[in-house]
Amino acid sequence: MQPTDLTGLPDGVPEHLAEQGIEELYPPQAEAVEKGVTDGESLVASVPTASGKTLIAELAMLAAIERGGKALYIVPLRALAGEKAREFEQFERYGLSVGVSTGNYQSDGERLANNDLIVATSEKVDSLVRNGARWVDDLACVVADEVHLVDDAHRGPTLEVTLAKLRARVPDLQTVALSATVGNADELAAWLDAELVDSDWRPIDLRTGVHYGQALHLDDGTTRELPVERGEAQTAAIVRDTLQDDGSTLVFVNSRRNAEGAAKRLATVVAKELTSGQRAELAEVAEEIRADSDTETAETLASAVERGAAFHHAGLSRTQRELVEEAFRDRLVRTVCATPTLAAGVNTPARRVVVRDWQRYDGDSGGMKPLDVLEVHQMFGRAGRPGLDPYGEAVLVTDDHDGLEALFDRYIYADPEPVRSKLAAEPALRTHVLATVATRFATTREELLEFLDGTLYAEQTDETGRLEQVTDDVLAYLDANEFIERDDGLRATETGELVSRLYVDPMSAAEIIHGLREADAETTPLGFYHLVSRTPDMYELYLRSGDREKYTELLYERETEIPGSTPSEFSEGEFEDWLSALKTAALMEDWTEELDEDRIAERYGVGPGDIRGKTETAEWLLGAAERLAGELDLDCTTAVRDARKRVDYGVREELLDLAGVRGVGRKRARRLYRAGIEDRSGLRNAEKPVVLGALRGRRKTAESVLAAAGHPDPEMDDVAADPDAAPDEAETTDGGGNAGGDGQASLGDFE
DNA sequence: ATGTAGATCGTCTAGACAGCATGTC
DNA sequence: CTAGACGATCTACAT
Repeated sequence: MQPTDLTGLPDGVPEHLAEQGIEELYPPQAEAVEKGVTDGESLVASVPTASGKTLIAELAMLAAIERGGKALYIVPLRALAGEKAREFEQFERYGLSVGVSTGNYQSDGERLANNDLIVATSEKVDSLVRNGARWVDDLACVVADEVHLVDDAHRGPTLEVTLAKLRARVPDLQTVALSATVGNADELAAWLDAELVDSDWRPIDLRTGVHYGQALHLDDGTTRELPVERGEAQTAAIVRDTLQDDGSTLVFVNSRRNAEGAAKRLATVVAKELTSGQRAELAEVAEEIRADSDTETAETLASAVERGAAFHHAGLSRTQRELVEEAFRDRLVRTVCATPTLAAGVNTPARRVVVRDWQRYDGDSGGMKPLDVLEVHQMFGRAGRPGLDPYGEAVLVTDDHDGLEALFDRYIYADPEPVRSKLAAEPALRTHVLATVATRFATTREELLEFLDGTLYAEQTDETGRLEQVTDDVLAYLDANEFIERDDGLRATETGELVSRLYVDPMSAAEIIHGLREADAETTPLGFYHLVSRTPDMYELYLRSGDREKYTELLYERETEIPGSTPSEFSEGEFEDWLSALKTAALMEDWTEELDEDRIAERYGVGPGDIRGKTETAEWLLGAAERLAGELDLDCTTAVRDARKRVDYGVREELLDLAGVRGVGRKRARRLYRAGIEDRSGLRNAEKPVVLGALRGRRKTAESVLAAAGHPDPEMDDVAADPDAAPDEAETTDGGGNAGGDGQASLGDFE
């Protein structure tokens, strides 16, 4: 089948596709068309990565738009939302518009309601529905990318419930679910009343195997020599071998430390093969990495990159991750050692993939747990760049003979696990039951159960009554916390409705409300940071050895600043969680005391990416706390707002006003303040030489800052910097604050 | 006394969504 | 119910 055979698409699209070099549809794509994706037919496509899933989705969405409806594309990651939207924008010339909506990014220009094609994360879609987005009723087609993620215990239920809700709300909604190859694609299709395309077809050949001894044992039964030199790791030998064939290698490992360690060692292998031109280009990338952050993580990464290797994990900042991905795609960095961040994220294929570690620590099961077949296959799928490599090769590694056969059985010849719904767990149902009631989607227990009957869980379970039981437990919980009322039917209280719209876990909301009610004149920002940090929506910081004593001491020192009562030291788990939350709160306090990033990273043993992640979450939760405090008319509303703003800007109290000026962050605000400019109006009326001096003579910066502050004449030409206003760098290194510092600053700060 | 291979012990462990209103150095 | 890699420190023994 050729693109020009396609019907039902906007004018010009078939020709456009042909011009893009698509002569013939891939077999799974042709099958999808035959089964009716362009006629509004629902479809589950279970096919390997990089075998043309995106085009199937595009055909479905374009046809739906041509029929006069809207299309929604649901992605699992924010980073993918932008990437997909850029891809879809190629069709804007055929008269349709593309919009993006994620938690941190809302498409500008026309509101979402005016876009024909919307890309969003599953949580954002859920949130939009909760907040009453009208355009949902105009949908003709939803696409769920990576639908096998409904198996994920944490985020899977959201995708599952969102799909069920959209389908229940919009009659005859076309549902296109794209999945990796899984064990039970037929069940997914049955759930979504969809046709099924289940295929192993790949555009380029993928060879898989295991490296053992001096050879690569491949899945087709052949063996290829791949010698390991004395004192050399197997992975190093594989990287060296790939390099001789001018290819790149992606190495998956099970911890951040291993990723960094492996990158360091492999760098010596890659460095031997570099030309001086490549060295120079790599040095530039390394410089950008150092410029982005001066943490130890950044330095380790930069020095590996200089030698053509890199690591990739969630401790890296957004910029660092992108630099690594880009340098790898440009074949500058020839090997990347990564944790699973890279397997699920943006498109970064390599000639060879090595899955070095096939087990990972899992606290719940108390030891190392083998990775799922599906997960390993997803990593394998990163091997081979379509149109660039003749083939891809993905290998596991073992050093004992029994392991060779065991790995073949476990991962090479094995089928992926079936996808199982994780909906019937309290944490998942808490939030979705509340939302369903709050939006009046269900007004009785019966309607609620009827709705839940449309989920994958109901499709899969044999255990009658389980979902009903958990639902009743959840309803009782929500009732006890006054989020819903159960007189005649179900109804959300005003608080309950707000909680649903704020998108926080009801249990977090309950904890926050409880804490806010106990807040008094002694409560400090640290106390509010602790309150949101002990919520289930905050991912806990790991307590390392020595931390237990350290934070126990800190806790008793500052106990009165924290709202709520400290759990008994003898109730092991709870006390531990309390300390862990205190560690997070202390990090937040250091951040708001303007401690430098590298000091924070060192003190808490985290990377720049973690600091960002923590402050982002805290800011979000403090925002929710602020709204809840307002709703309940509590005295601490202003104090919470200040705490939130301080986390947002990363500044002490006296800089809040200045840091609110566009173009002024924590660093610039502090410099201006030191030069005697204390707030926005001070900036507006400031002497230009002083401002210029404080901003280290950066004319452009000074002009835009003055303009943002509302200065009548921001022009900086012919202004000389006032040397007295220039910051003394020696003083800027450390904000002087620490966990035991002057947290008393806002004591008694209530209205 | 000094050097060093090898045993022993202790430490530590993947990822990332959301409200709201606008922009870091 | 369950682990294992890595690095720091210690020990034993040769020189």
